[in-house]
Amino acid sequence: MASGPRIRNGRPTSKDVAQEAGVSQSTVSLVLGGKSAGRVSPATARAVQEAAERLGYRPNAAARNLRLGTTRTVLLVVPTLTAPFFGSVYIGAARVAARHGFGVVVYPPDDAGPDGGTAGGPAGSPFAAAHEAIDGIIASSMTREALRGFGPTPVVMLDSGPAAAAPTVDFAVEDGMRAVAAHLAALGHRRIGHVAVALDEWTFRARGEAVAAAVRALPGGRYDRAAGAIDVHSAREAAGRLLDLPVPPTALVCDDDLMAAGAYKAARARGLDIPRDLSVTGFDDVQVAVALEPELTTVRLPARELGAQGMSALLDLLEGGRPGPRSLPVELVVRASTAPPPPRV
Amino acid sequence: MASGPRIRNGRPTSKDVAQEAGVSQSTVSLVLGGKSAGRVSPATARAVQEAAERLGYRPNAAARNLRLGTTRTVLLVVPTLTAPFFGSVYIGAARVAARHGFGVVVYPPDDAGPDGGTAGGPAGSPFAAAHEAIDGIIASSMTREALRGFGPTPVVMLDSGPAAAAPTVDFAVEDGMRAVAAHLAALGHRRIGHVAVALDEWTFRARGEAVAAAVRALPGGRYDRAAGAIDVHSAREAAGRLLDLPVPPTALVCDDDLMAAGAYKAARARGLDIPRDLSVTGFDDVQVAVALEPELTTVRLPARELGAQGMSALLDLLEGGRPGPRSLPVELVVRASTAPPPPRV
DNA sequence: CCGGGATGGTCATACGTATTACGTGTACCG
DNA sequence: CGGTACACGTAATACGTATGACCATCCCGG
Repeated sequence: MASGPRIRNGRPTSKDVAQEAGVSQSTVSLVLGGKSAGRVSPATARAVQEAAERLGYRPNAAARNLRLGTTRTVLLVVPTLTAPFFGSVYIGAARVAARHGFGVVVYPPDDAGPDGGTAGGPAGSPFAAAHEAIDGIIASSMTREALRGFGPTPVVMLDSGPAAAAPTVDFAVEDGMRAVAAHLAALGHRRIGHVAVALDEWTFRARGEAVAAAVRALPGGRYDRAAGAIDVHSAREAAGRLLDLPVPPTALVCDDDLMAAGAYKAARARGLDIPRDLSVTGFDDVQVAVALEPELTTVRLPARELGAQGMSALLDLLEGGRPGPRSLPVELVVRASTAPPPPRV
Repeated sequence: MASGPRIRNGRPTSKDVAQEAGVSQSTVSLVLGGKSAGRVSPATARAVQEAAERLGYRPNAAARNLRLGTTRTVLLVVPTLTAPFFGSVYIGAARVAARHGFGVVVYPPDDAGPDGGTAGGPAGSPFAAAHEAIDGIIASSMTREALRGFGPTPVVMLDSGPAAAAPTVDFAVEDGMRAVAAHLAALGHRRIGHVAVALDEWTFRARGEAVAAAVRALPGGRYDRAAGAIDVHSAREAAGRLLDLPVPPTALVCDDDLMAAGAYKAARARGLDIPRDLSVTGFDDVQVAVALEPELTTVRLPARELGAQGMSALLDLLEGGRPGPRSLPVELVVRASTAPPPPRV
């Protein structure tokens, strides 16, 4: 029955630290909260610090959150975690968050549902039950209506278009597609096919409209389109439909790097060499772009920056600001998958 | 000054619901907690439900966690989120968790650090400060020592080998490598190179030892090894070193699909056709395996199942059980990147 | 007519923290 | 020497929930 620091549930509390240091709990809280300027003598402060260190004290997050009414945690909603792109978005957001003492939890609605589907959105999911403690939300593209049920929580939307009813951070995807079209046009291409993503999201609509307009504006320009899922096999089918047209395109613009991989396959299956017989472009510049052979000409989206700017806008919002819409520049990365079209026979 | 439901911070509390329903706060808690069997009349229960619905009541997570001393949340630690593999692990874990009313937050130490590095591990990071509220941890490979500072929190380790000081769930990676070696041997290969991951982790050590032993056991078998990072360019260099040996291997076994992509590049740069002149195998079976041309023969790791089993073991642990080590079978997936070696000249 | 289960509900409290308001003693100044 | 400002701490409280201990009826058998 020796005294020793009494530890209840495995973790010491601020009261235990107080007892160990011979002060009151309030003093512990003041010192460890950094509010001890002029209120606590340096000697006492150090004693508290040492006691806390000795006991391995870590403040109880639940109690702190309850007291403060804030969690310093934001939720990042992404359509999936199996796409490396969204991992990068997370990194960008998490770094900015960490710099401000915030944490980021990530929630992929399509992935986490117990039945494998969208599972009714976050509101009804056990996830929400466990993580109601959230100060704000960063919602990535393709999840606009999945946010119902979160109530008045502050939200920033990523890559969802300037018309969204919340502060937004977008990529300048139209610029990217215009750059692709200009690049292909400069090489001499006129018949350009578009392997599009069959989702009704701003970012894909914008890509499609930009490339269609740019191609049609070319003298003799011809735009054809086939849509599919963000998936190698689906893209292969879509690209195949374009290549089997009576007058097939000499270049395929893809909405995603993974779809470009499908286009490669469709081309190879028809005996076409890239880039000699067919030029192909991607979008995103994820790792697969350089894994392909030949390496893919694509549009680099600054995914980390998207997350970082999203977090930064959300911090603005949480502090009562009204962050305006932001647009991030994108960059055409020319590699080996584009070349002049074959001479007409 | 009309009454109406008084709402303080934007969100109603159980007290507000109580007032709205004309009962006490305890009753609200009983009803909404499902503990009203025999204690509350059906009529009252329904009145409470309706009041809660009307006010859009959602229980305050911080208060609940504080009261219960549990968060029904576990932490999944992964080395990175930019690898699709770990996204799948997350999915597996999250589904099992959801089925038991748990949430999963994910923490990639290498990614989240404010300075881009490992940033001193979770203990010192703001992440930890925000998310001390965790009942347990699932730690993926390559993060063993990063867990210091979490104290006595229950931990399950993934793919970290049977010697780990915690319950584990591993892949039978040795089986996978033995299957690869047997497949190549059956095709006639004897000189087999290994493009290895230069990390001192159980999973990679085990892969290396298994393939080395299997190759050396072949009559006339010869094992060569070059190590690099999990990265296309680094793997390309490593594979190049093997292909430039005086007696180069006729097959390259890679520790990772992405490294196989690098091996493809090294081969093409030397005018070697896959699989005619050189066979290549991968590991993991992520999306890039089928994006490559030819499609990659590889070992499929059930990543979702890893997460699911990890979560399930952790749930056991949290309920006081002592889950034994589990090993998950892996599967050789033969595609188009392997063939008999070229005839000796 | 009363003891005593059910039945249906409330009171009070504790979880661990942050903070406001309130003492103390000491030193300094007029 | 009296007052007071200051330096240093502490007591008390509230955040919102869950739950064990209590309490009021009502009904029924003896």
